[in-house]
Amino acid sequence: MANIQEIARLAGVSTATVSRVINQHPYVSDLTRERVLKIIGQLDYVPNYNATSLKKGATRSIGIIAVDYNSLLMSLVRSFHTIAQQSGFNTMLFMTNGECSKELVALEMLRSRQLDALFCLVRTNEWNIIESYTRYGPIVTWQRLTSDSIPSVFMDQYQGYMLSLEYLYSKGYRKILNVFSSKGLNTLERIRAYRDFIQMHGLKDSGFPQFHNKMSIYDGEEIAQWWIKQTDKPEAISCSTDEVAAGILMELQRAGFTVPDDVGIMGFDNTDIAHLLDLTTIHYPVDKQAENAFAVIKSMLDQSVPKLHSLAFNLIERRST
Amino acid sequence: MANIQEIARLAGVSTATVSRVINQHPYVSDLTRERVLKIIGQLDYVPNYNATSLKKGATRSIGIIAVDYNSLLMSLVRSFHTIAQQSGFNTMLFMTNGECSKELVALEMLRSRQLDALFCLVRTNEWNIIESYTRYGPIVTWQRLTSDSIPSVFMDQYQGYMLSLEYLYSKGYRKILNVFSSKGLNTLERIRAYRDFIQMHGLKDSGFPQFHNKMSIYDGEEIAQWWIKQTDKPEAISCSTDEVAAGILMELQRAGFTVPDDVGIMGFDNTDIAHLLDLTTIHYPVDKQAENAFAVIKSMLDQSVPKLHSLAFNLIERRST
DNA sequence: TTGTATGCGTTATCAC
DNA sequence: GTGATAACGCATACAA
Repeated sequence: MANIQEIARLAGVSTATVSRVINQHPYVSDLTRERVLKIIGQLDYVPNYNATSLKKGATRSIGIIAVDYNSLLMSLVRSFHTIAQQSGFNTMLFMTNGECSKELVALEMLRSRQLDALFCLVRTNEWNIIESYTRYGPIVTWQRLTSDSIPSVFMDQYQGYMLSLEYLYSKGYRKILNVFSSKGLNTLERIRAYRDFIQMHGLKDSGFPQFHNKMSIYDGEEIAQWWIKQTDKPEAISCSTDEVAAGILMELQRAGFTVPDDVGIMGFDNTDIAHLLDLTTIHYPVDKQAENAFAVIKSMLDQSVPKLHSLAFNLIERRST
Repeated sequence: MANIQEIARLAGVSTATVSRVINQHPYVSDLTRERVLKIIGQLDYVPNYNATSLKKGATRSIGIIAVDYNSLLMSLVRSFHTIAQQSGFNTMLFMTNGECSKELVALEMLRSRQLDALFCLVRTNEWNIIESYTRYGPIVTWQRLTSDSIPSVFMDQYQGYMLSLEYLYSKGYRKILNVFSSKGLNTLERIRAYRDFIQMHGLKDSGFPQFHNKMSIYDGEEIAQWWIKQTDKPEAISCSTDEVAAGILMELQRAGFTVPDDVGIMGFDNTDIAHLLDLTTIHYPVDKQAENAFAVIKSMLDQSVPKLHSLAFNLIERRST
């Protein structure tokens, strides 16, 4: 494979000049530039990126960490990739599948300078582990987290969940079942929203069990089975994700129930499946969150001040409520 | 950041010895090894991977190219990642979203030695473009392709589609509508399977229009609308993907029709959504395909002979037929 | 506007 | 067993 020296030799210039041409430096005469570019073209030469990275001390690539995929996360990934690309950064996606070791692969790549930064959508390892890697480069998360070494671009789920609950209330639902996802600060905020909600409207607590750690279609199916067995049934179910809502809806329909006549169902995230099944849900601007994440990383990389979007939730009314 | 020289200095040895320790070479006395490892630990030292890659002329990382995500592709990605990791290779995922430029990012990374090889699940650029990059490293695809520079781990869709059609026939369906996906060799094989199928059973061609390039939920919804309008309706619909089948099913149910009483629907791929909606579908071993892909790449990288799995289709009967 | 020389952090080939 | 030292391919400070 051709290298910069060969180009220099063939073009009858020094490697420094070739390098200048490649990096679009000023102060190269048009004539020599032409000549160098011609040889580069002829030899199909590309700079060895490993050498460049070594020399520059940066790779201009950013890792994105997720546990698994779903349409919401993929929108985030897509937006982040696009905005990063515009600033000349590549992204690489790490799907940890919930395995700590897979997440550590990404973390270690940051440590060994293969990555300049990390955007951690959903973590697997404990925060203190991840935090210990911030000394090797910027790490920004999408999850709710209060840390001074790991900035977060989360959106306050309290507001979003309250929006959902208030809407259900306005439609006349009173006995509401909450389905929460993984135990994190987001969930705590949603719980707080529910507490405030029943207090504000002078409702008494439903006495329904707490569903936690439910986020998949399969979880939804289980919850539907629970619902079917109850004598004192919830009038509406406010779900952690559209997937859970989808699972509930389909399982209930299979069992002969009708939505929203028998029970109202609210999704969350406004993903494709919510559209497919006509689920009322909560939309929020993940694209802006992705852009904010990149802005924060960029600013940490070149110690500037980030310019951020402000963010808001939105209710999408469909036919499940 | 600490480098190998600093470690050498502090341990009172040469960089060569440190390198030997790091790379687990034999012929290092236990005593010096201890001493070096201790300093490495103290300074939290990691080799700069860019330097290693530069020196070795390889990065031990492989790119995976996909257009978008769905559960089928993600199973492939997951399996490939896992098997690659076991051999000490990292993977990076490129979601092209159908944009040629995004795919070129991956291709160019191969060219500039950031990647040792590529696993192209679904291409975006023309094959001849992709083919021109094979001189920079192994490229293996999951799509059906006959090329001597790009090996493929596809499965013969003729068999799979025939399995679907024969099953429908056995259930008594005769007037079958085909929904095909993007115009590729896979689709051609499915078309061929259908031709052979009607001929084998002495059926006459349905005269239904050809649906091509249909692969999403939304496409399915459109097809459902078409179905509703027909007077001479297909008795069954054999779909290109589970997503299409899902779109059709839900749209028909919204319009008051019943599946499988009014029409039978077959999915393809056996993804999560097929489970969710109880779709009869065709399963096939993507995990084995991923392992084959890696085996081929590995063998091209160290010019050995790959050991491959043999592969077969499987029908999953559910309630949509 | 161009060239020389040096260093980025490793690995590997010698020699000892 | 261990240590010099020469690459790997590029970018840049300094000279000219």
